Amino acid sequence: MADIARDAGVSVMTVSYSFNQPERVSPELRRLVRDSVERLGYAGPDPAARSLRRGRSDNIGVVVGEGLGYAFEDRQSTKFLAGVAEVCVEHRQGLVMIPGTGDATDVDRVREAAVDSFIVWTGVDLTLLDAMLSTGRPVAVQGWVPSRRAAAVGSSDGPARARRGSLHVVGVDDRAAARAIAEVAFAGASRPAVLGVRLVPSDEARIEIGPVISRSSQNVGKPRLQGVQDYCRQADIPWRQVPVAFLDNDRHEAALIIGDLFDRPSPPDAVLAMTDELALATLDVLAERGLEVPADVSVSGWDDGEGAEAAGLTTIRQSLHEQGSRCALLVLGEPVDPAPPAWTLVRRSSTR
Amino acid sequence: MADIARDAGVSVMTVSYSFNQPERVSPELRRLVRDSVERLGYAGPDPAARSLRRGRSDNIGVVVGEGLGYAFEDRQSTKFLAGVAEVCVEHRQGLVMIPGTGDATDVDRVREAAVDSFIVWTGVDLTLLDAMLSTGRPVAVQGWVPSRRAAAVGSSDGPARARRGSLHVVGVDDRAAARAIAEVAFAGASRPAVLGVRLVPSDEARIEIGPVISRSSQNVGKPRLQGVQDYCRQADIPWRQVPVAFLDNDRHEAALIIGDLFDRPSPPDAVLAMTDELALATLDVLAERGLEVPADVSVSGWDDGEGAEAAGLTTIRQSLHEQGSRCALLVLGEPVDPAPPAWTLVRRSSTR
DNA sequence: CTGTTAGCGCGTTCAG
DNA sequence: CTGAACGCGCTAACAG
Repeated sequence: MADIARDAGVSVMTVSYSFNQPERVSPELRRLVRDSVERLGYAGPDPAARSLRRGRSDNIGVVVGEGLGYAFEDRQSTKFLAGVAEVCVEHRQGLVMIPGTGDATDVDRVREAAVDSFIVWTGVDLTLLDAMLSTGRPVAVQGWVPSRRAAAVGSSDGPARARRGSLHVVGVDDRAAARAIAEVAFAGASRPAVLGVRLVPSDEARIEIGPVISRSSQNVGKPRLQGVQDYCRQADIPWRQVPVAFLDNDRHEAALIIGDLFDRPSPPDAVLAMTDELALATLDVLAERGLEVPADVSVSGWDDGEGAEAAGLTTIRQSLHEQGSRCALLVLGEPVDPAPPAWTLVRRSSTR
Repeated sequence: MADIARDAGVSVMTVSYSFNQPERVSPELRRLVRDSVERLGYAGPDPAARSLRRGRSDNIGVVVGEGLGYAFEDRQSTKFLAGVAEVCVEHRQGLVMIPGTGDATDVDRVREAAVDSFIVWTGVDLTLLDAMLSTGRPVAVQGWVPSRRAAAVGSSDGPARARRGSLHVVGVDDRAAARAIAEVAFAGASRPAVLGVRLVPSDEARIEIGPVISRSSQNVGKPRLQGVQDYCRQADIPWRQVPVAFLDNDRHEAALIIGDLFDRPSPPDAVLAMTDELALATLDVLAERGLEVPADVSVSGWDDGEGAEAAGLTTIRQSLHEQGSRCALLVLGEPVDPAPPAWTLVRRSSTR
């Protein structure tokens, strides 16, 4: 830029102004500057220097927990990202993808990202969240937060863990939604069952009967399980007898365990799955055994993702697009609709 | 960082080294530094200052021509991005999404992006490409380049347009692929037709008979049309009688024009579509009219995208994931397989 | 409307 | 192995 200034015979600031506040510079000088810029092939203010000086980068970082490949392949994920992207474009913000691989290098990537704020899409642990907050930048998390401890913003356990960034959590009221779908899925059922996703990779897929929810490591699942429990209590279904399976969210893998569930002495006559994938796995198992849906067994899913409509699945729909936009607005400090994001119970033919 | 140094009683450089080359600092000092870092809640070297000093940002920018929403919703696009992302993670590079909205602000966004290189996914015009190259950073374009002029790297039309970045183009041999699929799609046909995508929005969707390819504005389509023409020549099909329609890539919109095509005196008995979407539109039209595929009319698509398999569409498949990775490797200066990306002819039931 | 001054936070250099 | 000086390229704040 100094070169331009010299070449055009003006001060450096005049050049800077011609880029950033052209109206402050007289037309003649502006032309002079533009000519020099063209002649010397100057590509405009260096973004790094500008960020350093301005103290901001006009970039929003999106931390994706399960690897970038997943982020781009998964339907839910791309909807969320599209929502974020929309706001980014409107507010002239760049969008920086920050992959979470699950190992210790994640913290480095977060620290090294030249962004003004973070949006967390999925699967982030407490360490990583700490790393983000400790940069003093705003953070918005979709869905849920690893533990109650982290949710207590401002509370610090010693100066070492001073969290200076603001933390926003964006997500639907899972508990209420679970209560609502349980009401539909379990209507008229006498032997309901629940299918959850296991999150801790070291765990074995397993079936528990009437688990104590507070001890569950299922962060996403917890409020949902509570919602189901709420309904059971209200409908006089003894929770202690409800089998809950924690499975991999994979249609084929899950089908095996679900088969076990139906091999038990009193097979379920209603299955509430925490994901569409698990619900579809259930439908596979039932079709194979010649059981009618919903006559013999009613089934519900969650997400209203791909294939849910075709399978006639009763499910919960939430606008991830909206939540993406909301996260972006929050970290930008823009006002957002104070009401929590909406969910809808989509009733189809898989329930009575 | 100066604060840390003061607090720890060491020089600033000792702190810097503890972050970047810990082995250069004695263990005791390293501990001292770490303690101060913890105590003061220092979040590590500022990324902007680091980029400025180092002269690189360790970020790859991906320019997405059709808006970010599209980038995340479109299947092809997400595969490509996943390929880019894979390499980014391996090489500790950040991934910055740069949306192209089609207006003049695109150039600004490109100039303002703190990235070391650009990857262009789709729909970029010459101006934008110029903007990228003029930053002196490497650029990799998927598919094709707006014009021959731009492809001539290093050639400059005056200092004003000095292009200093290297330009890589990654794409399959469209012409060869087109020749191959024409052979299958047009086998035994006497009245073949071609469906292309119109790219210039101002154009009307239209049907031309045996168009002069060199005059076509269809950059993507050109090599493909040439490939079809190659086959026609070889199979003694008079190109001058082949109808070529340029349509919007939209199943419903396109169906109308395709209907027109079949209303002509001599309706096609083979349709080669440049996208699966257009092929599916053709199938819709044929189903409506009670025509058998492939008995009455054979149909081929392009991309092997969503729905192609279900529809039994003969089509061309290319690994966009691979091409994404390849683009990333190219801009990073890593060696790549010198053979051009592979394509496959997928034969299904829509052709004879 | 334009020029001057004074750093932004870091890493490279070179001398201890 | 450590420290001191310098400047990366730009812009906020002020003066003229």
